[in-house]
Amino acid sequence: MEGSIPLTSLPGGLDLRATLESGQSYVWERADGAMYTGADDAWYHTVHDGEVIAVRQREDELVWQATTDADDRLHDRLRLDDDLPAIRATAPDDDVVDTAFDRYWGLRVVADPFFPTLISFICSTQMRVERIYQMQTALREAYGTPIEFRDRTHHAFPTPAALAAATEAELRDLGLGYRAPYVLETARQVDAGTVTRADIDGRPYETAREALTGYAGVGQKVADCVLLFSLSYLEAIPLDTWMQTLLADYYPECDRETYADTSRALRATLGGAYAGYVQTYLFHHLRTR
DNA sequence: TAGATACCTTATAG
DNA sequence: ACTATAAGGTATC
Repeated sequence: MEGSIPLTSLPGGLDLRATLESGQSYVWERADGAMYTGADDAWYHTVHDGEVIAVRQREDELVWQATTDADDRLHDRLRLDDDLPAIRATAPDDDVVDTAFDRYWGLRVVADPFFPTLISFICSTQMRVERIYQMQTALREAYGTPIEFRDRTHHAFPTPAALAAATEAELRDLGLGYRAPYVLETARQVDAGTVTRADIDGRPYETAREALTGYAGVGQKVADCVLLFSLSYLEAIPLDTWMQTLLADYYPECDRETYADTSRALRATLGGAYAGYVQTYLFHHLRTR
């Protein structure tokens, strides 16, 4: 099937490229492989619940081709119903925030599937964005179910059971390094139901963050990434090295002794309920300037 | 509880 | 060519 979604009526429109190449999502693959260097209207594809979805932005429409009707899925996954002007209105009106929003206006926080997001951010520690993509691609090709679509083989992200059946040596061979045992253990925890979505979803933000740290290789920062980019906790602000730089340069008064306290202070400064949205714009802006 | 350190691997700077 | 350093941190002591 194929179709298109008009973007003119969306509050704030869409910048698909900024959305998918800002280091928040590792489940979409750019078809031409030209991340950061190619054109703005590339095709991106993913496998979602066994269905292949390909999307491309053409001026004021989002064009898609898929093995199923992808309209609703794209609205959900790309948060097309978020009111960007309303979200921006909650952010501080200062130079760095204004510049970030102006530069990538139309960037939307994604709502990626849980397990791939969990694994990709366990892999993200001490790693550059470009290499995180490589690791996820390697995992998909090694353990994911292949699906043919339009003369191309796509790979679903591995199921928890499939990853749990891997060996640490295999994962190290894919370049995961010290993350290999974390990925393996977390896959086993998910597969066995040791920590479940019920322990996380719907809980208050900081409770959910604490629950996520029950997975191997998941500390507070990675937990915040999963909450923000998969579980729609839009107030979550992953405090990484870029946010530490931001803190020092622009909001030194928010610096505290612990992660939790700094998080609360910066969250308040960035506007509260949508602080994670603001963080995503800031992260992409800081990392690409 | 706070602080220090090891950890895989790769790319980049010097 | 080589070495040091850093990359969206976490676990452990």
